Amino acid sequence: MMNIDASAMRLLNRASVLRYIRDHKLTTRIAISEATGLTRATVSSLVETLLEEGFVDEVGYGASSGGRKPVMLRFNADAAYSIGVDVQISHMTTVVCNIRGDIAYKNVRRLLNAQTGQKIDQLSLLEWIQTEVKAALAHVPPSPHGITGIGLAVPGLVNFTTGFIYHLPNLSISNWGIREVLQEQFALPVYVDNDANCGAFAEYEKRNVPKSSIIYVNAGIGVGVGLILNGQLFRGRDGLAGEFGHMTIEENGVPCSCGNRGCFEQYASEQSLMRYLEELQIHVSPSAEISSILEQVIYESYLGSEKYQFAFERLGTYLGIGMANIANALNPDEIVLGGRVSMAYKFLSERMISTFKQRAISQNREIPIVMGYVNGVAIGAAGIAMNESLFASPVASVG
Amino acid sequence: MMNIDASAMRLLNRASVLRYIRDHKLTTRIAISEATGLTRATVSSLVETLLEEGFVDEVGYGASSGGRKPVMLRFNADAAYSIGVDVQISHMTTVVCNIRGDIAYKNVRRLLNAQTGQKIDQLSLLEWIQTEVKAALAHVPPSPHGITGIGLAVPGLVNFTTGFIYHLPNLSISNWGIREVLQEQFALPVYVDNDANCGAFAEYEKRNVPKSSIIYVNAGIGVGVGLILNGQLFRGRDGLAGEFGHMTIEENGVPCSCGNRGCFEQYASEQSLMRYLEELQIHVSPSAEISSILEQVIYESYLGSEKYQFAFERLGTYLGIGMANIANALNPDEIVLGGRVSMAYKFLSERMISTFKQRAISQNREIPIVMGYVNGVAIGAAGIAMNESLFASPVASVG
DNA sequence: ACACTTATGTAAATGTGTTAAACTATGTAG
DNA sequence: CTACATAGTTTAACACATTTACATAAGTGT
Repeated sequence: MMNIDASAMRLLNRASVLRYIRDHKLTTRIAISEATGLTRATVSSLVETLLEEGFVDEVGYGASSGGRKPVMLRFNADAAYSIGVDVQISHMTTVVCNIRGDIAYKNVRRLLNAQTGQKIDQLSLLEWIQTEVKAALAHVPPSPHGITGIGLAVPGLVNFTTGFIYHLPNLSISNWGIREVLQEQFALPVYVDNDANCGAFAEYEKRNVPKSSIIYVNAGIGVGVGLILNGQLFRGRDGLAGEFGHMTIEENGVPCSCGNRGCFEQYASEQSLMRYLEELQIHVSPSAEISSILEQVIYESYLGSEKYQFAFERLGTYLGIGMANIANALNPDEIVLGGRVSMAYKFLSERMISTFKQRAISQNREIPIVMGYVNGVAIGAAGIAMNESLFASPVASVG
Repeated sequence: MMNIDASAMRLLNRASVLRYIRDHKLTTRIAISEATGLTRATVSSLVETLLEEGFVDEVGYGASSGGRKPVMLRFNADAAYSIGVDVQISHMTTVVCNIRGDIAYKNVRRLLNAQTGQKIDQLSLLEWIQTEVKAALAHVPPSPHGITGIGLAVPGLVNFTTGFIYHLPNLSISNWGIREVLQEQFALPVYVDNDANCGAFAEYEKRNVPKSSIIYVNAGIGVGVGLILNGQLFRGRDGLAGEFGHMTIEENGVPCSCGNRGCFEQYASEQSLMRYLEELQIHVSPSAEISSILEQVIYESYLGSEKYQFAFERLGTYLGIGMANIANALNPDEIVLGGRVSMAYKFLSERMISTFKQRAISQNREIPIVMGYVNGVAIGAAGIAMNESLFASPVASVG
């Protein structure tokens, strides 16, 4: 509950103007004034500030409608960059993004030893993150504001405010204060968040519908969900919101590692795909590690193998059930399927959507279900860092 | 995306100060200044305004800690009143509340004909609402601001912004623009909202933890859920959020009127209690209408009848499953059980809470589950009207 | 008594958006 | 080509709110 003074007021109005320019390819001071309700004088003043800051460019004149030609204004998406790192079990993706989330540099590195199936340990992971960030920093294009921050997406439980990692189940890492280490080394603000949250943020930014609610279903080894509600990431009491993966969808169903039975995650994850394959008595090479079996099954499905496709249809059915539950619960504007499982979108989407329409209450049946952007999680991590550094409101609870 | 000018700024800071005073029994200008970050001069100025408006009183001097005695300030909860109407199938409750939600007047009227089981029709309902509101208006105590608005809680689908009722399934009412009628007749702002939302709002206001997240599970004939997320009612795309009642908890479970199978509502509502009684071969008088069977079973349970208690235990089990799902989904600060079913709290809470602890992921197991306040829905309806009329932010998205 | 501390009020300075008018650039009509 | 109308931009006076600095009030401790 912070107070507002004159400078906070100007920052808020400046943000209003900047948002408007960002959301319109080309615009004029007059248009901004009409849209925001600010007077033309104020808009001129704020635009001047933004021009000086480099966030906005004047790009020639527009067509006249019977008078002086307007000066066209354009958002300079390249005024600043941020780095996003998406750490997964099998690999990590590092990107450099501009303000709009366009990728200027990208690198993917494998973390899992494909032969031995050996996972990376905590120290080696830190070293790889440091190496990758260094490489990314070397590829940041010159810009007025340079690099504003580093966002780190991890598959597990994090306290976003403190940047402390509680637990990454699939990496066997717990209680890790990685933020301080990176922050000190790179002298940049570092933000650590759950991967599903990052994915959700990226989708929200791309769609760019103010105050909308977007659900990002990150289906991989497990299922995590990122929630954008009324245009804001909802993290819950302990930053734990979105654990829809442990929602019971079958009272006496398959036992789950969380102690419960019939969790969504046991029916709609990469792990559950393995179970379906077993149940269908489909043999998969036991030497290959989990993450590549999915890709193998996708490959087989592309070749037209019906029995593999059948496994994906089961997965799609359960994704549909879970998404219907989520839609009924939150009545969002859109649901996005992300994570490794979304690679099989082609083979599971039909069943997923038909089940969704069958299970959701009638008013929710038309909520669009789409596939997530490639590299969404890494882009979102960069976006969160950008957002916190550049657009974070001076006033708590002011969007 | 509205702009902020000087007067909006003052309103926001005024709201900050008022909230602080409201949330502390007795306080001083200095304490407000330190808590809000506003300078002492500004606080003095804002407090003066609030004194003039009657929202705050000076009540003598506090103890000195080595200097001038501070003037003690107290929130005047009786500076304004609002009316709340809770329309249920069987009865309606009308209350007059002060700003804090204390009841100054209350009246309950039966709507359902106990003999015939005949439900009330739309026109009669309107007439009753008008009669009840008139009676309430006559009982409003004198105050600086008088009556600020009327809140109407209904069991069904509403567009809060327009006040248009889409559908009240258990009253067989659809597409009803009741807001305009009442607004014109009483020349007061009228707000129409879903009953679960009103219940959630009342619980949030009573607990009064800023930015907290509270889930109100309204279990009656059906199950509706009201969501307070980060201190704000979350309504979703179409005002439909909170339909956890139609969350699948059993893939091939009991068919539901929504077209789905295994909906939560089919296992944790008053209706499902009837089914449990049947399954347990417990005979209940077929002439009595639904709403009184619940009360009858509660009565029998109080007498110590184990078989009736067993039915409640089943209900409790499923409430626990559903609440675990909700807790995992949203990681709230608290879960509240409201609605008619909560009358049986004594008989179902133990099983409900143990099931919850068993099903929720470990970090969510300690989330408190409590029983809702009596008359919570009506108080919440009044509270929403009060809030919209007095505290609604001049700037979109500012809490 | 005196110095110090705490609480509150007052007046000038500063910063912001608004309003209204002046200014600039451009197009259209005669 | 000139006069006029239109659209966009800038400037100056003004209103409002917060801050800063100082003054005042009223207690405590030595």
